[in-house]
Amino acid sequence: MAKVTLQDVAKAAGVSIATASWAVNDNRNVRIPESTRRKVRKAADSLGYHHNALARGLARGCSDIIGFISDGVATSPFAGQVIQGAQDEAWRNGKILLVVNTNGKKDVERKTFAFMLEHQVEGVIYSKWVHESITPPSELDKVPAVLVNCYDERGRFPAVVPNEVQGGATATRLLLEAGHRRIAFVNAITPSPASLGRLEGYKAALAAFGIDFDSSLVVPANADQEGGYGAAEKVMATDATAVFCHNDRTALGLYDALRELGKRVPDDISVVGFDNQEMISAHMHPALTTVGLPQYELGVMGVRTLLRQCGRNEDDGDEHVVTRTFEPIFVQCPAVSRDSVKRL
Amino acid sequence: MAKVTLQDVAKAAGVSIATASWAVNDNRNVRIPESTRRKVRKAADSLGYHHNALARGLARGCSDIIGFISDGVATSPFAGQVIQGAQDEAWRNGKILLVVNTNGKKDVERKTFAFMLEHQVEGVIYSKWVHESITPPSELDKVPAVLVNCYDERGRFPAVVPNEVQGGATATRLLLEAGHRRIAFVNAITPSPASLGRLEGYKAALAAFGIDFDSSLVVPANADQEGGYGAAEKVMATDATAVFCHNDRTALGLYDALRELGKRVPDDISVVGFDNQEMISAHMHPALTTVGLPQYELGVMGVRTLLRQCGRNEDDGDEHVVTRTFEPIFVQCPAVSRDSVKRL
DNA sequence: ATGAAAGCGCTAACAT
DNA sequence: ATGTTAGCGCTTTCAT
Repeated sequence: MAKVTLQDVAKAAGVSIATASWAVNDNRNVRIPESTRRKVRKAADSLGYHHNALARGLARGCSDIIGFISDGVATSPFAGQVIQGAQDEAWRNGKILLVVNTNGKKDVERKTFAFMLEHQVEGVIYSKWVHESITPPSELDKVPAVLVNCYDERGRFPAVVPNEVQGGATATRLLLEAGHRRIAFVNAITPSPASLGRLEGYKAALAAFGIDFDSSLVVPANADQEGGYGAAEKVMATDATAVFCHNDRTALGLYDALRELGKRVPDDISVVGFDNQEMISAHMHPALTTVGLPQYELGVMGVRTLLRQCGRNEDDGDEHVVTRTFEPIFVQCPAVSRDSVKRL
Repeated sequence: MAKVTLQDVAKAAGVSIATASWAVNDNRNVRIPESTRRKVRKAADSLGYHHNALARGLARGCSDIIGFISDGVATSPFAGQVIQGAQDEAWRNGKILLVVNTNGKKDVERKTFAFMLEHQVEGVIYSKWVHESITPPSELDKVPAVLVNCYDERGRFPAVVPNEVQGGATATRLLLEAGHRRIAFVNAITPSPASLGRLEGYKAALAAFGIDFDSSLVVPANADQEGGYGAAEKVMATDATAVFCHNDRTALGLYDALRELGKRVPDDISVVGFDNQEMISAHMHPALTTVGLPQYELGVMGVRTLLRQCGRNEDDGDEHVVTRTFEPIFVQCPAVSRDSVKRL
């Protein structure tokens, strides 16, 4: 059961090690007869040969490894999906993903970069748990990199983020199209790409339906269950027939308070959330209509963009003088219709 | 900005490459004066030297990489924590975790093993999303391996699993110690280590308090929200003053039904859950008292066990004739007290 | 079409 | 205490 090397395979197949290498790698640059190719393959199989990625990487100067750094996304429900998307896309390209979760700790992050550089990653994806503007760590300059669910205001790196504006518009339109005209918006109280973007989308959707924006319909709240709970009264104090909540957790809290106020969803008031945290939204009574975050797609686009990045880096030998700036790539947020919206 | 190698460092420091290697690695086997050591370090730092893990791995015959295969755990809330634990523990030992999520697909799993073997992983952790008995894939024989949150009935691999029995007992005792004596148990309808173990723990805790087991208090239900919802009536038909639910989701459903029946938690009836899915339990009204799954610990113990495994494998050169069988390692499930239990 | 041989960057005997 | 050198397993010119 000892290690079987290319050497062994070559010997067994009665060819030179070089030929064996070509055959095993199905190298199209070299024309070797199908017969030889098969002979080698067979030998490899019967010996139970496995490539040694370390040796190959060393010889070729690249590792097939893509680093994925997250600041905690791995432990959030949000997490898994973007990693999954990234992993799948990496896989499709013969790469493997090295995921590390720093929990937002800078020292861990630094060590992570070191580790990844040592392992000769071909590039790294730097992702944040909450969509926000960041100043990228300096280590990012040493290797092809792309930002996911966060962006650099100076545009020094490609970034892939959810399209909050479109998402906010989609959520609002879900209500508009059901016939609602007075739509409250329980928005997060703290400014962020999410709260700003969704508000912008809300306004845009309203405008598209020829409805004037009424700031009294926007009730600020903490973006969690308690915030939603607390916002219920203010919402009911308006004449809104529907509410767009900044996120599902807010909606969940709102549900609770609404119930206590003797109001029923969606009969008395329609609700739509945002995020599509399945764990929550799919199991509420009634199930919550919401807008999803394109997590999986974020991951996919992340590595796709990275790979493109790596490719071009090889072309222009001009080292790291790539001073161009990047526009963020916006990924659509899909509508998820369930039972919390009443058609008027 | 070109690649700087040990060679460069050695030259810059005016020593041989071997000396440089020793200095950089802080090799204790060789006594080299602190002065030389520092000299080399300085050279390395100023040149921006990074180890090349590929080369090192190739030369040393080991990669510092531990594979972590999960069948979907990465996208579940459960997931992150065990991976996090595994990652942290790996890190502490200078190893890095290569996580792959197969989503339970056998073909992906096979490719994953191939990939990991190619990358010369020192061992692999094979984990399941739900605690269950499995027949380990044959590839596991080719490398040191440990099972996490699942086990091989034949005991061919070390396994790390949650202690369901103790967990069930802990949950029950939470109620017992609050003074409850008639305790219903909404258990999962399908047999599994969880349902069987928790039931056993339930009985044991009762017995320890001198209470006879009454099978009419056990109401079977699907282990989800709907199951809990449906079980409410049956529970209220008993004279139980408290319910132990198979998991938090069941408890959540129960809450809903209870509310509709006009019953209040915990005043009319106390509830404890299981799993401590924070997303759910911490945000219920009232917050749910429950028993946690030791996910993080599972991860930690997983790699710790694996590392021990690797160690011994090096000692006995006896290849893979390790026919000993392993007892599962049971990890405690901690009580998480919140507000759903009333003291009688 | 295939073989010989020079590395890739590092480690670890073995010398000195 | 430190330098020499032979690999680790593979890729890839360059010959043949």
